[in-house]
Amino acid sequence: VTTLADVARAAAVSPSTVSRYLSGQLRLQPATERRIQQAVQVLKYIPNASAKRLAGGSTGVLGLVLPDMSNPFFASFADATAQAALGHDLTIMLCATRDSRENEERYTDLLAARAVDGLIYVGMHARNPRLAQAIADGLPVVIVDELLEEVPSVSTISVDNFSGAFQATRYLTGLGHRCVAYVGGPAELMTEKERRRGYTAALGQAGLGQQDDLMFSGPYSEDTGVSALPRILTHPSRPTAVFCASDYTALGLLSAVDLLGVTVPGDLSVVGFDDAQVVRYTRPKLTTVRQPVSALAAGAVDLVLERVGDASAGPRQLVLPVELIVRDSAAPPAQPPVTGRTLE
Amino acid sequence: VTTLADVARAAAVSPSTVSRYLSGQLRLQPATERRIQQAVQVLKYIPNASAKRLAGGSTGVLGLVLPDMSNPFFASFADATAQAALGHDLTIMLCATRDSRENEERYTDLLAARAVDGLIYVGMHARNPRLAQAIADGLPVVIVDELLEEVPSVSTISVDNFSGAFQATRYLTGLGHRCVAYVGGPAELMTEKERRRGYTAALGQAGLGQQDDLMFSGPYSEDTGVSALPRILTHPSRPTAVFCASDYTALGLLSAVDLLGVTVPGDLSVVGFDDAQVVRYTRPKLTTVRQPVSALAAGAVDLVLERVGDASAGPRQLVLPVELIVRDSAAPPAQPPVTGRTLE
DNA sequence: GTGAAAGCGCTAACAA
DNA sequence: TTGTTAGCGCTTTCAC
Repeated sequence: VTTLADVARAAAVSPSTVSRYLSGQLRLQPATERRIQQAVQVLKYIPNASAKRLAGGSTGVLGLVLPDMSNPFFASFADATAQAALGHDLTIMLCATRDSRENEERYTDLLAARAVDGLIYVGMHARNPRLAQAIADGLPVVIVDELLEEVPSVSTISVDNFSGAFQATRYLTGLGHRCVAYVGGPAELMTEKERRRGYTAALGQAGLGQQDDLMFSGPYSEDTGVSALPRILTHPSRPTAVFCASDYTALGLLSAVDLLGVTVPGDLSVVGFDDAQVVRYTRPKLTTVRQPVSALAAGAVDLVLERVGDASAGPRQLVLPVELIVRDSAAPPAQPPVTGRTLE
Repeated sequence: VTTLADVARAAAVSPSTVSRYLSGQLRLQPATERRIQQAVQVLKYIPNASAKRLAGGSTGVLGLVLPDMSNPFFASFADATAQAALGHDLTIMLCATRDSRENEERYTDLLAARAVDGLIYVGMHARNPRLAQAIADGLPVVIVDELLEEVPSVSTISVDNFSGAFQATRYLTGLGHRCVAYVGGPAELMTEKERRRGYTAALGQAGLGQQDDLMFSGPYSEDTGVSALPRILTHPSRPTAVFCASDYTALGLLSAVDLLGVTVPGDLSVVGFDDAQVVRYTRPKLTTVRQPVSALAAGAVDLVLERVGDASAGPRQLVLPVELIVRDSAAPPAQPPVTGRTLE
């Protein structure tokens, strides 16, 4: 294995010259330059990353902590993050916790060991004491789609969940729906809170009251949608539409409609949230709120780097706009609404 | 930031004692032990990963190279790999190439810099010269779902693609289908070759000839399925079933059937390959060949580690069995087949 | 059982 | 411009 010293020897210069030349902070005489290039070529020199890290202080690695890669939203976020990071010559260390306390701790240990230059936390509450410690020690962290009240001085980036939910719900009320159900996510997540707030606000603006027993929640998974459907359909208010705070719950819900003998959007309109790749191929194609995943990931990477570069940089909070993508899963209600029916 | 030396000083022992104690290769007197533990606690000592790597030689990181995380199969493979790696106290460095030559090279550079202990290559041809160099230099590599003729001495692991395709196709012919179309993947991939071979073999066993113009190919993506469908339906042989070598093409195909006025499985039976999470929620639920993703990932990790531990260990080839999962997308053909019809 | 000392391969003052 | 010299924090012979 070739080292810097070998190259230096072969090129008859000092190691530091090679080091600085290779890192581009040195312009030297053509002759010397050629000799070094030759040596690198011939000896097939590849700088040792570990040594670089120890000496240089930075690792060139960003940690990406997320609950679960089998959720396509996180998967595409991870993809986008890796892509954005590569643009800065950084790589991603994947930390999928699967919501297991043990996994989380193992990863936190590894991460706290200065194995990464910064951390991107997504889709989960970072109520980790060791993480808090690491942050206090100066580890740059950015939280995606969550607000951390407990941990100050952390940058955050998220989409405008409130607005997205508002747009989706208003779209449904605008279509003439007077009773719109809601299927959300885990109560502790900020995304859930904001989306629910947006839903409620849109209902209020349309002069419709919310009904607590028309609002369901569970993990952002297909099963949540599957199990919510029968309860929606048998509800006395007879909702004609449902806003799902995740494409995956919408997908689950859609998969169950046949069994219950209803058609979408004929009997029930459905709007999702995320614009996952797959919902372009469901039947009917899902109307949904698009999250700008690439921008979210790129923004997250930029925010960490901002603090990697300048430890004294203050934390920032970014909110990205979302967009309603109209497809085929929502339509006006079949029968004209009867006044007062939602209150019957 | 606390270092080993700080701990040693606080515990009034030498750095080497602390080092060996912490790495578990030393049993020392209760009193000393307590002092060290105290010091670690109080000083919040966390060993520096970079230093460990430089001195110890191993990085604790496995590189995972795949084309694209937005393909759910790769995503869940990545998830499973991270999980398996964590079990060995290893983390995963994510390298999503997006089939871009440039990305691949960037990653290869990073990887060749001994930034990882080993490499898991999945879903793509590793025809990378620098990679070949790294392998020659002793970097342990395992290829998932591909056979590398060019690169010897590399371990491989894959599912039994031939058998899976064979089972799927035989299931269809067993149902009474006399004309079964095939929608496959990129011709250069081993998975495609093997699945096509399995399909052909099953057709042969059923006494049915293959028809080249009934075999389609393209990326393992939804669009491939979407565009194959009309060509299948208008084919003179009037296929009553189709085997898709990927769930995603099957999904695309399924999404297009309404437009073309056919029903599944009434008019057309469909079988996929992968058993992606999402196909449990399509309508109809997809009958498909299940890939044992967790076992595949765990096996891949084990294979790399085998060679990390013992550089002289010979390469191994593992093949995992697959299983046909019968759901609702395939049924006997509507009309009894007419003899000779497939040749008309 | 414990310690001293020599690196691992690189970067970055500081000189020259 | 280029070279010299210390380390970065840890592991690991090798003595004691």
